[in-house]
Amino acid sequence: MVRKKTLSSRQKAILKFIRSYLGENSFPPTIREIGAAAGISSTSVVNYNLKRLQEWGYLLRQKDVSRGLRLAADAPDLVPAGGVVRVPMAGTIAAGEPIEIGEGVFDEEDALELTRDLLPQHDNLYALQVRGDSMIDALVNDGDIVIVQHQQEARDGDMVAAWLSDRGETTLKYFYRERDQVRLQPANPTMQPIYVDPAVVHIQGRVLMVVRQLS
Amino acid sequence: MVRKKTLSSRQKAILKFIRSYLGENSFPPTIREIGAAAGISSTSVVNYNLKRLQEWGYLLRQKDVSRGLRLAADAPDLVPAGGVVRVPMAGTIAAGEPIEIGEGVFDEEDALELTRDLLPQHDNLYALQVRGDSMIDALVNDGDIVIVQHQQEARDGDMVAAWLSDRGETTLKYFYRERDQVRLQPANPTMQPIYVDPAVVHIQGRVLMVVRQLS
DNA sequence: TTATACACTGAACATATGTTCTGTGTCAAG
DNA sequence: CTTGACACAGAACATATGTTCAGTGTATAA
Repeated sequence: MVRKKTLSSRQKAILKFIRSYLGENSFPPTIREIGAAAGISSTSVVNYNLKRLQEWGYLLRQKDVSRGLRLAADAPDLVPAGGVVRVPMAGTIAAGEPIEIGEGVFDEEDALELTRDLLPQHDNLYALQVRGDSMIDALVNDGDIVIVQHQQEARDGDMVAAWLSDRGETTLKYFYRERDQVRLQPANPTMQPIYVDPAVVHIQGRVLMVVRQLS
Repeated sequence: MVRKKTLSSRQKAILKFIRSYLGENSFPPTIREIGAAAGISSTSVVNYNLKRLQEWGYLLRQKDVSRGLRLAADAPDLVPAGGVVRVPMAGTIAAGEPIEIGEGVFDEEDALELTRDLLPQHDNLYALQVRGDSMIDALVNDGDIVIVQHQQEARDGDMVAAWLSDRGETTLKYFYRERDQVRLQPANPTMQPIYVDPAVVHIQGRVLMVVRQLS
């Protein structure tokens, strides 16, 4: 993406205003609101500067649409800044029980909202709250939330949520196939991996993110 | 907040559409766009239903403002859904060096955007990326991001980022005053706390959140 | 049977909002 | 000195958008 290096002070003021307006209102300002905030008396000049900012990749506009602008993000696929994805809270995850995920299991009203650029994938996501200390080998604490993408296959290096039927437990570990075994590697580098029979490993999802909210 | 329990199917369709529209466009739809999506031919009926949803606390509207609606969140202070706070990336945090935070130290362009309801506070925040394995006693991994609120005082129970001048290290631990000592309690419950002279503890900030992005 | 509440309809209207037009001023390059 | 690019200004205009109006239909309660 080509970006002009030196923005005028007006252009900086415009971008700053748009960001703060979005934070307060969760929708973008109008041309006139931008003008008022940036000390520009003419809608034509606001339009001119927005056109420049759009050309240089700082924002995106939709023609003939009220409030039809959004800030560009530096994500490779230009996911718009301020766009969020809702990740439904699907319950809890604890060592001694398998995760139950399925249609209708979780309440779409109770969801975690995350800005899209925090996540590499946006489909088939759900959030699980950790119960107990059993996940600390994954550096995941009681009460943490893990964002999981529902899938039943894993690739080497994926952090997975897996149900081990021989042990009767759910675990979060890095997954590697090795010959006729599966190596499950804790995130904590001071801890040893476990080796299990592939038949007992039931992949429930791939972990994309961990969120810990304190106090 | 008083909420009507049973929404009509039209009202559910309206809310669902608004959410998905916000996700795709990062600004809300118009009355007519809602009508088109929900199969309502009359702007008056859309307006009527939005009025009901507003009365029941599902969304907020601004009068005579284009796209002047936003979804309600269940946060105690009714922080609007989709509103985000920008947390500037202020560099890294590693054991062997104090955090350097100050005006202008960090680049406001490089920021983490989080939905406001994830954070109890929204001022004086910055984000630090963890370098090294030294924070695993806080269940924080190399590469994780910690959201810190800049403050130099701590209350018992706060998770703090503290520089210990006698040890020459930065640590993340729960802070407790005890008689003439400070107890710093690791997040990992299987690990022992450390007791230090209050004079060597330099509080750099309170940790509000940890974010781990995988792959 | 009547009254009331709720949901809906199409149309009209008022205002919000974005775009375009015609110009001026400044600065740097030729 | 002239030219061209850039930034700006006020006004006009067109369309987008939200609100209101005068009604209809249905269901329930009295």
